[in-house]
Amino acid sequence: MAERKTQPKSEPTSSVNGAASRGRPRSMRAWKAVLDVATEILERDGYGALTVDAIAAGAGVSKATIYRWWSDKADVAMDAVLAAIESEIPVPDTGSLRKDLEQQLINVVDMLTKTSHGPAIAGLIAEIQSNERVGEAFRENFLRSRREAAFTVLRRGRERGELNKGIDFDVAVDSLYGPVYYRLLLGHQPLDRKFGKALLAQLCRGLLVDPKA
Amino acid sequence: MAERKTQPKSEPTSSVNGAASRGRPRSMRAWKAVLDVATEILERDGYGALTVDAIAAGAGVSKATIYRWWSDKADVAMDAVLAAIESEIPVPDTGSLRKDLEQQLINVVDMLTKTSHGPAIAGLIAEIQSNERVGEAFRENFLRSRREAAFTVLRRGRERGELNKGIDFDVAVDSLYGPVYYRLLLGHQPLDRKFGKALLAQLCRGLLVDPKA
Amino acid sequence: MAERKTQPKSEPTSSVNGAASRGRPRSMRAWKAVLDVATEILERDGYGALTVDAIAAGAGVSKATIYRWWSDKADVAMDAVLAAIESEIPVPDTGSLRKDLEQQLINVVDMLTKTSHGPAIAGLIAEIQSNERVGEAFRENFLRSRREAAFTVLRRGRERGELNKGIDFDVAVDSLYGPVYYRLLLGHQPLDRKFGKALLAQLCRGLLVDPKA
Amino acid sequence: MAERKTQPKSEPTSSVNGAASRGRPRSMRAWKAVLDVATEILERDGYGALTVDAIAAGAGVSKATIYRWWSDKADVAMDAVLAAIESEIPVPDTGSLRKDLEQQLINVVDMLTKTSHGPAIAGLIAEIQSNERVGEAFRENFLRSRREAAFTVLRRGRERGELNKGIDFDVAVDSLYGPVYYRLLLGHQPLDRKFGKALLAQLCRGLLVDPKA
DNA sequence: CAATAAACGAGACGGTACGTCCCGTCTTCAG
DNA sequence: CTGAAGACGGGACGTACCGTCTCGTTTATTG
Repeated sequence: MAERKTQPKSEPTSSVNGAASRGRPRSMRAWKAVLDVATEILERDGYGALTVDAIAAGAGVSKATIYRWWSDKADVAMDAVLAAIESEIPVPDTGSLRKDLEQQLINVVDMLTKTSHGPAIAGLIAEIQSNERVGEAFRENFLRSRREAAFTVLRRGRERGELNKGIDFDVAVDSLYGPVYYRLLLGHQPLDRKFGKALLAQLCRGLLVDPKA
Repeated sequence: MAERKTQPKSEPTSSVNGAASRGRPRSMRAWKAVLDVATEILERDGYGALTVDAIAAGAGVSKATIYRWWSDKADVAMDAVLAAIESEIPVPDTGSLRKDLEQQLINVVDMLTKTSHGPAIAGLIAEIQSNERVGEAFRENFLRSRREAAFTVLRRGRERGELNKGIDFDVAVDSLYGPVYYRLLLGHQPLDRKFGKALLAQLCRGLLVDPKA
Repeated sequence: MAERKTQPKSEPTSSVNGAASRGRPRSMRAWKAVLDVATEILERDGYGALTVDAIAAGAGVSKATIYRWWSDKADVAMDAVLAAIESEIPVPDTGSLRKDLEQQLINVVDMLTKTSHGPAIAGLIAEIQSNERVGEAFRENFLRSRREAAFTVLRRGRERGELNKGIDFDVAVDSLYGPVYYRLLLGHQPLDRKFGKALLAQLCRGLLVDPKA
Repeated sequence: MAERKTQPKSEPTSSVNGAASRGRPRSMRAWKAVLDVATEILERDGYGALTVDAIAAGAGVSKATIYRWWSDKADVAMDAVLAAIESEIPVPDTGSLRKDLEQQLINVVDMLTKTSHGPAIAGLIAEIQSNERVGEAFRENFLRSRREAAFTVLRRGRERGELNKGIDFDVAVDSLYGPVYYRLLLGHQPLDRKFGKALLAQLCRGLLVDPKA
């Protein structure tokens, strides 16, 4: 995504957008081939091996075409990742806040470890550090929807009275996801379901003994 | 650090290591100049602008000299960051676990935001994603001591009976630091003392209402 | 010109050619606009800056239209130059071969220096070196008429007995025009009327002292 | 040549130039390989097919190295041509101006047609039209010495009283070489020894009948 | 006090990828 | 059927860094 130069969202063909749609329409083949090849390279060789020339060659597409629609290789990588993670994020609704959060945490952990998206996403986050545009796009197109899903879960929990008072949702979500990405990026400890569950248990219960007890 | 090729640790002077040490000794001037310039570039222009050529030119040092002592530009950056963060990490000991943890969290947040090390460290973490050696070094030379300090604090708290039972220290430390680095790297929400305190409050108390209450 | 793909010659209107002429007729506006813009770019920025995209954009014409009627940017340039040099080449006829030749030489020099066609023509000649089709067209549409005019002048002179015996007209014409284009293309010495006159004087009289005198 | 960035002339190694000669010395292998490959491409495929990438690939040299020493592909081509035409230009000295000039003209014609340098030189002259730097270099490194040789011949002839009075050497040289390059570049008539001889005959004798006779 | 040997500055080297530019072709829709 | 719009594959351009190398030049220790 990130600064699509002409099209506002994903679909390349559109046609039926209000405007006139003059000139040769964007090639769906090229669009798909680019993302496919990018995804393949990301999964096979990692973000570091992703090259605009390689994408172009592999997709049978000219570099000019890539740069016409994406500003960066990071921009392509973002679209590739987003397309690969089919964007359906099921918001769990088991009736129990605890269970909903656990499910969500497991979903994230699984996506980052059981699929091959983990390194790609880590690569994108790395890119953010030297390319603010990528940060913008990542937050907008990837993070936001995930956070909103978490917000929904928390909101439901609060309405059922399961949540402690005075919890800041932003802080809560960061304390759920933060440690997961911390392990993804730093690699100092394994990232797996066991960790997700232990983390959740601890977050729910709190670290300290209740002073009133 | 990371795989110093000849020298075991930081100091460049050597001389009095067991072996003979013939030939011209390592230049302290060059060593210092490299790290100074690297630090300066990191602080002024960020990790993306850090270039071995730029360091060499700025330090009046040849590239060969840099590569003789550091394996990578990431390696230089690491040493620069470590040298800049004076490695003394005071382990707080107020007698209260809660206060110790808060102090530690504030120390980290301040280091990442009040000094100019934040972007440099973020850049290093980015580098890890495509350079495993950097990861090794980062965990070894930077992370470990911080985590051990946190372990010490937690241990003292447990001995005083302030800590809930069954807390996994690794998970606990990740839940303290993870969210901080998450905000540093993603930039979706501000990273400041206020966040540190809110985070700590939430971690101590837990998210959910006590089922037994 | 050069290989007009559909139209035999310059005029774009067609319509009244024998055939039926179905569909939308060729746009005179487009035809004129292309040549005007090409001429303008050639005169303002030189041959190197001439770009099919620039012509299309400047003329409000599509590239496809340009390529439908011209084979090349060189082809466009040629037409532009030919159109700009109004093709009437007056053949001087003063009654004196010497004066006729001088007038002709001055005409060429003026056209190449006093107007802005010099660089455009130099650019075309440059193009010939890597594009034989341009050479063909240049000789056919530009050179030939000029040479024939010179032939006419020489023929008249010969009939009046002013010309030495055994003069090869082709060689003679090359010795008149060659040095002029040599200076145009190489730029080692100024190209001006003074040069034209000196050249002519020398050619008429010969370099060497008459052995019989 | 054209703007050699460090070395004033051809030889890359030098070593014994007055200055210090610090750093790794220029690679003679690279220097030679570049010019050899460039010459080969020029002779085999012509100037239009000359590509910096192709030279780099063929010579086993990086593009950076080429651009370090030559500003342009035109610059490389120039050096290649100059190196190929071993710069020894024998100045004929037969005792007869007429014969000397004829020899010189034949030398030029042969060089342009019997060897494969003709197209390369034509390509360079084409390049001049859009690259003034090339013009400068061409005049300086190629033209000048040739013209000076012709001047020498003319000067000797004048001293022997073979030359008409009032001959401008610059004009005379242009009238000798101009027509040759005219045919080389325009291709409207064959360029061969026969033409050279006919041209010289005509130049020596003059076009017009002697009015005094 | 010479010989030796390592480290130094300078900077050229082979590579790889970048992002831009232009070419000539194509594909759509409007007149 | 022409024309404007403009996307497309192709391919060269010139730049920027990387990490390695080859010099001549210090600067110690050793014999």
